[in-house]
Formats: sequence, structure tokens, C-alpha cells
Amino acid sequence: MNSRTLVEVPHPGLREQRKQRTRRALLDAALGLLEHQAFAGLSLRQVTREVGIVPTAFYRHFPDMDALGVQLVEESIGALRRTIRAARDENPEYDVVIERSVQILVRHVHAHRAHFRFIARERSSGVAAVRLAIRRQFTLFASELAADLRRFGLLTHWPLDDRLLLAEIIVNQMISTTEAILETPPDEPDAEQQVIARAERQLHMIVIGLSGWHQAG
Amino acid sequence: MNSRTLVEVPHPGLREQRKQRTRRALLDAALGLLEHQAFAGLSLRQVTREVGIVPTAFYRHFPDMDALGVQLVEESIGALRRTIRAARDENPEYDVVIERSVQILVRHVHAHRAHFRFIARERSSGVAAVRLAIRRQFTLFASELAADLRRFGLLTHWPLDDRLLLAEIIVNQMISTTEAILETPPDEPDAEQQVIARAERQLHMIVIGLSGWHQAG
DNA sequence: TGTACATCAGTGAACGCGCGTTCACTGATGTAC
DNA sequence: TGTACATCAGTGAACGCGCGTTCACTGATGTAC
Repeated sequence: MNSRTLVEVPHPGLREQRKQRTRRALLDAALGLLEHQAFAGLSLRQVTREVGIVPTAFYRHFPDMDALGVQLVEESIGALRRTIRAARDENPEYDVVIERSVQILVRHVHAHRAHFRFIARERSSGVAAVRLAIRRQFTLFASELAADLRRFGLLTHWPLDDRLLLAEIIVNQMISTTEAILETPPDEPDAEQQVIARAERQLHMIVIGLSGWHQAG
Repeated sequence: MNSRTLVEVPHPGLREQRKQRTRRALLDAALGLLEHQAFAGLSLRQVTREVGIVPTAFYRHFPDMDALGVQLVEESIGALRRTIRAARDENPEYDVVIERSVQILVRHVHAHRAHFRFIARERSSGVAAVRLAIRRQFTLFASELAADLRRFGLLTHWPLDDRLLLAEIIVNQMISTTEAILETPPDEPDAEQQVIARAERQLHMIVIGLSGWHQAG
């Protein structure tokens, strides 16, 4: 199997390398333009102009703009989910998970600001294909979180359904936090620190406050 | 003052009546078209075509499409806020407020489905003027709720800041619930009943679960 | 290694379309006397 | 009540513009021998 792969792809090939570079440039150009406009308002001609190729060359890479948008969703949320999963695996003790999770979210939003702005904006508006792709990823997120919550030890006596409801609340809260981070000016660390502090306290309120709920309620 | 008003506007005048009817028709036509597309993609010509007037006549009513969008935001959220405030005033006992609030939300989403879809979609994307108008209304909502929470008796010993954080969590949760209701097909009451049941349980988890938090945490 | 042919990323002209906005206009409604 | 003028919501032609998509093409890269 290894040798077969080597035979089929000895090295990518100069032409293929250049093609991949152009494809990447189209995705990055779109992402850059999406900082200041909605995906629905983004034209094929704008993107190719930004890259420096002729509009018709776009069709060598994507059948239409929708396909480019779905690709952006998949690489954005894919990277986020992989990193958050990995971080949760590294920190199985529930009492540091909240601080760590907020830190991870903040770091990710900084590192992939454009991707997150795109996701936040297209989440509930715009092109149907893009919106559905985003929604599916968030559902996956919540169910992964529900499974992990169990491992934290606090909520093992809860029914599965209630852990899922709680996971949804947390995901909603983190989406809202992401939007708040994106809205703080990049040059105001104080404003952002305040957003972070608020997010941590809100997650504490939800998770720790609710840990005793089934006895109390 | 009364007589002055009567003198100035004895009756609206035939021409003024017709103008207001056309203005209303423009707003309603836009709302109808927004069921199936984003505001940023809505053209002045589409709206006037729907109403049956010539594109240039649009300028007799609004300086541009942005102004029409902001007007839609204000009438949508204005109506919602007034009704929810009134309902809370009618039901000062905190233990019925959750069920009542969810009922009110559901009834409103049904009665003003198009308005709510518009708000949900434009909340985080699209035109800046519209987005900012929506955000301001939600902030007002949360601070009104924080004030009312105090009156329910449960949270009087909490610091003001924490009541505000909790109010934000609840508003986020209700926005999320609204989006879930909008996504259930109108002809599937079972699916919607499930959304309602989940929303009520999640609000219970937040409000009742957290009421003992300051002692426990 | 050298040659002859195939592939295919990117080119450039052309198309028809819907857009926002301008402008001078029309004719019903409103107002002053 | 009747007349003469003012207002102004809606008209219709025209404009320049950016759009997505088609098509035949070019020339560098890849492949078979």
C-alpha cells in the first residue's frame, strides 16, 4: 500500500503543486474578503481578482462559490474540534477544564480570527449549504462534549438526555463568547480580558451551579 | 395640546393614507422576501416589484434599503419587548415565570414568524446598521431581565453583576430556542413540542440550578 | 537523453442580466381665496 | 360652492456597472516511446 502510494504520487508534480497553491490562495483570499462582508455578497470575480487570476480560472478549482464556502466551514470547525478534543484528553480533571477550555477558545479565536468571524456570521444567515454545514458541526460538538462531561466525574449520575441539554447550553455559551471576543478591538487587551473573565464566570455558574441540581431539584 | 393635534391632523388625508399604505406594503413585502433570502441580498427593485410600484418610487419612503432594514428591526424587537415586559408584570411569582416565558416566546414566534426569522438571520451577519440595531435591543433585554430577576425573590442576595451575567445566559438560551423553533417545520407540532419541552427544562436547569449557587460555590 | 504528443491551469473576449440611481414628467389630491 | 395654483406619490426612460458563465485559445508541464 505504501509502495503503491509512492508509485502513484512519486512527488506532487510541478503543475499539481502550483494548482494547490492557487486553490489555497482562493480560499485565503475569500477568507480575507469575508472579514468585511457576508459570504452571500462575495463574488467569484472579487475572489479571483484578489488572487490575480482571470475569473474563468476559478472553475478549475471549484464548481461554484458554494463549494468554496463549504470547504471553508469544514477546515475551520475541523481544526477547532480536533484541538479542543486533544486539550480535553490532556486535562481529564474537571476542575481545570473550564479555565483551560476558555483559554483554548481564546487562543483559537486569535489564531484563526478570520475563520471564526466567518463561522459566526454565516451560522444563521446566508447560503443554505454553508449554514447546514455549520449546524451539523455544532451538533457533533455538543454530543462530544456530553460524552466528555461524563468523564469529568461530576455528572455521572445524570441521565444522558440531561447531559446533552447541558452540553448544548455550554456550546451556546461558547458561541456567544466567541462572538464577544470577535467584537472586541484587537488592540484592546483589557476589553478582551474582561470578556474572558465573564465567560469563565458564566461557565462556572452553569457547570458548578448545576452539578448539585439533581439533588436539589 | 389635544385641540392643536386635532387642528394639525384633522384626518390623515387621502394622499397621506395611501402613502402610509404603500410604506407598510414595502415593509411587508421585504419581510416576506426575507423568508427565503438574506437582507444583504435583497434588492430595492425586488421589493418595489413585489409591491407593484416603480423602483424609483421607493425613495419617497426610505432613503435606502438600510433604513428599511433598521425599521424592521425596531418594530420586531419593540413588539417582543413590550409583550414580554407586560407578561412578566402580570406574573410576579417566579415559579410560573419560566413556563409562561417559554409560552410567550413560542406564541410570539408563531405570530411574528417572519420578523423573528429576520432577526435570527441578521443578528450576526449582513449589514452593519441592522446588526448593531439588533445587538442594542438584546442588551436592553438582558438588563431589563436582570432587574426583573431580582423581583422574583430567589436571587436578591446575588451581586448585581452576577444577575446580569445570568440574564445574558438566559437571553442567549432564548435566542437559541427561537432559532430551534424557526427550524421546526410549521406542520410538525410534535417536533415543536419537543423543542418547547427542551427549552423549558434548560431554563429550569439554569435558573433553579443556579439559585443555590452562591451558597454551594 | 531526445522527441512527439497529451494534458490542463490559466487567458481574454463576449454575452445577457439585474442592479442602484438620475431625471424630467404626470395627474390626482390638497389648499387658499 | 367654484376656481386657480401647489404639492408630491408614482411614472418611465436612461445610464453605467459588476455579475456569472460560455467559449475557443495558449503555452508550460507531463508522459510514452
